[in-house]
Amino acid sequence: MFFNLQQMANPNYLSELNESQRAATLQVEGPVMIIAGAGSGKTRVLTYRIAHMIHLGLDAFNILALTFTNKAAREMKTRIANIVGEQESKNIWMGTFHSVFARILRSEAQLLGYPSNFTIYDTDDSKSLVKKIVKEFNLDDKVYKPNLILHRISSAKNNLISAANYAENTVIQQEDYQSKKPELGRIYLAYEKRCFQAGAMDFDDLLFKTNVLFRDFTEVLYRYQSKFQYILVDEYQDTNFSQYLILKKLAARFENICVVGDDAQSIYGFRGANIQNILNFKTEYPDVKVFKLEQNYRSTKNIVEAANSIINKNKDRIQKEVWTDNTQGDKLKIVKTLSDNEEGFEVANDIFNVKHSLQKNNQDFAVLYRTNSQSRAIEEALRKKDIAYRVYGGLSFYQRKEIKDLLAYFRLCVNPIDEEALKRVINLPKRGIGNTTLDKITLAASENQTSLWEVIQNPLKFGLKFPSALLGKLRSFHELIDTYHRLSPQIDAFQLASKIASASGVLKELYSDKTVEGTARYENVQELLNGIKEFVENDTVDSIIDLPEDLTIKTLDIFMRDIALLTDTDKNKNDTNVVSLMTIHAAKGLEFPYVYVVGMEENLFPSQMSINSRSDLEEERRLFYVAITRAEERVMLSYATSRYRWGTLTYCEPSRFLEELDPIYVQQNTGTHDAAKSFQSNFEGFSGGLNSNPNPFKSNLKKVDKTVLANSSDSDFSANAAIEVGQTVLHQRFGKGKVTEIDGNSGNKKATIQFDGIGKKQLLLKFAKLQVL
DNA sequence: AGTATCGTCGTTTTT
DNA sequence: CGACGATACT
Repeated sequence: MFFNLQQMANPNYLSELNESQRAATLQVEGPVMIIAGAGSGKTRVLTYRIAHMIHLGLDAFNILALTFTNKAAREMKTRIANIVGEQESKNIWMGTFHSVFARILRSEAQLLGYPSNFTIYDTDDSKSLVKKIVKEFNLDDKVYKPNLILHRISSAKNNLISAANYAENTVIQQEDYQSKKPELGRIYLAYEKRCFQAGAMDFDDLLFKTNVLFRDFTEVLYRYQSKFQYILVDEYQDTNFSQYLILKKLAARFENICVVGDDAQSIYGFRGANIQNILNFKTEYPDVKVFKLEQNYRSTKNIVEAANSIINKNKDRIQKEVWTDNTQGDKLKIVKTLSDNEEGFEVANDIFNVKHSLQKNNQDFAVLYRTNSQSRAIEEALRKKDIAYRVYGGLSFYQRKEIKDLLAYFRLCVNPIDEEALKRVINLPKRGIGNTTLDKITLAASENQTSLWEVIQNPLKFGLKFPSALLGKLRSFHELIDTYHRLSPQIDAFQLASKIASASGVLKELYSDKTVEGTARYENVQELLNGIKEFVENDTVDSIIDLPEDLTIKTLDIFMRDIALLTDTDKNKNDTNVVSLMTIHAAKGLEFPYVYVVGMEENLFPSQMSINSRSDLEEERRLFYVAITRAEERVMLSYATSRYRWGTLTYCEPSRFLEELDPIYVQQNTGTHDAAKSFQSNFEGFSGGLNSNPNPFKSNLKKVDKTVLANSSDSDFSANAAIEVGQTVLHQRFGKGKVTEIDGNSGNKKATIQFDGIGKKQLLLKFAKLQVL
């Protein structure tokens, strides 16, 4: 379009940036570090910077942009497409570290001895494999706990210590010996070998093997160095050593590397993220240009400054001063409750009140917590108030049993040597191939250094004397998988998936289960199949999965490539107007007008595991910083004095973080079951309650916040009681309207009003400021 | 081989 | 509390 060309010739987007944002955008060449405070327009800079590069005439094929989540990648891609057009933007390599390097590994897999359609083991697969190995080694699984072993292997991989290195390293041997786990090296070796034999990589392998690839095949490294002449990395503070080294190698030739991050928001240390990467970037590239984005466009002054008062308690940080031009806003409210259920009640109540008095949507609210298990009490309370919500994270769609079962079939058809997939489905639905049989097969496979699949193909060859009935069963299972395995390159993903679903008997079994859960499971499977259908039919422009350029038929193989890297958050859901419930980790990068942070208690937040080391505690504090800075308008922090944990009642102390907040930005409240109490009507709290509840913190209630008082002015309450259907009324925001309906009982009367030029609104008479005309 | 029941253990946070 | 594994029984 002509208009587009005009826009491209004269990019006006630069005028939408402030000075430091623009400077960072224009600095295209050389190493660049952008330290971006919370809400400072980081994504905007990244997007415009890439758009600008393309305007300058750089080839999109030479740009690599790495993000932290698939969602972030997708959003950025759309935004860039809006500026430079899709023709250009689609050629940019953009995605998470894991997805981008999985893609590269697939095309170079043969060099490492892997099939290009290798499976990606998720955490459950890895855990199950570790358990199996511990068992085979006859070790005590009380000592060799799968989670612990996995964590140990994971950190080894993230620090580029291979199984062989690990096993022969005397320092590590000492360490493991002292922690009474001398066999860890052997387990790691076995784990590594089994993954390889199953044609599988775990999450950490995707990065580890990329490093191996670049280390051992310099011509490959050279090729990708030449391709990715410009590299951009988002959320750099959350990268680990393995990722750091990949970047270092890739960027070595041109050194056009731009990292964006905020050391104050580094919250993935537990996963191996190394905050030193960002702290040391300057030393790494001495001629780096550093830009600081310090103006916050998201939150009120109270929120920004309260957050600053927290993060200033940390020692390890890059000096910067986040500030805002926004209004002062309301103080952060702290609410004390007696139990987790009451906490939920208070939160739901407050949401209800704000929603109706300020005419807000559900999607304006978020409830954030430290651990997923905390969502339950909140959910219950929201349900009682009839407030629509959605829990993010937790059990994702792809982690449900029925979905994993079917996916395991798909995995097996794509890659029959996938051991975890095979184990999962060989007796599902029941085929009379039980554990004893499987154990024998596993033993034979490991004795002969081959896959379970090989053994099943011809048990006799491996000396297994099974009764003929069993042989028949194995034979037909083998044939089932083999048929579809051979069919898989020829037909599209949906056709194949449907065939497998019915031929395997999975669909039938679920269909015959008429319980409520059974129907739900059946529907989930249908949803998965629909998703595959969509994948086949769509143009996949906005697909998360990058398709090979020379694609003629969308096979199941292609669909399965990145499925293990998808999380629930990446799935588009259509219920948009809902309150969001999620962990603080999951909330990173998001923003909401009203934010509730629940469970502000010692041993919960900060977590029990973190209070013994300064660096862990600092990470928790950064997490708290992230939580507060999600909010645009208001923050409510709550804690309970008792809560159920592991089914038993425990007593809790308020979190130290509450005390660390500078009291000028905070106001205390104790929870009561008073429906009128909310962000608006804080002032009720002043007259009541306080004396009876000794306050654990310095309170600063003398100053009365003007905004709060203004909002809670309720001079019109009595007038509203008289409102009737048919009357014409005036609302301060929506203007003139006609009352079409009234329902609810005296205290909670709700009026449906048709406003001129705005449409129908439902208002609670208790809160709406209406004037009868 | 499959199922029912009881005991165990654990909890951060996630690509 | 709830998931999972080991045990014992059909």
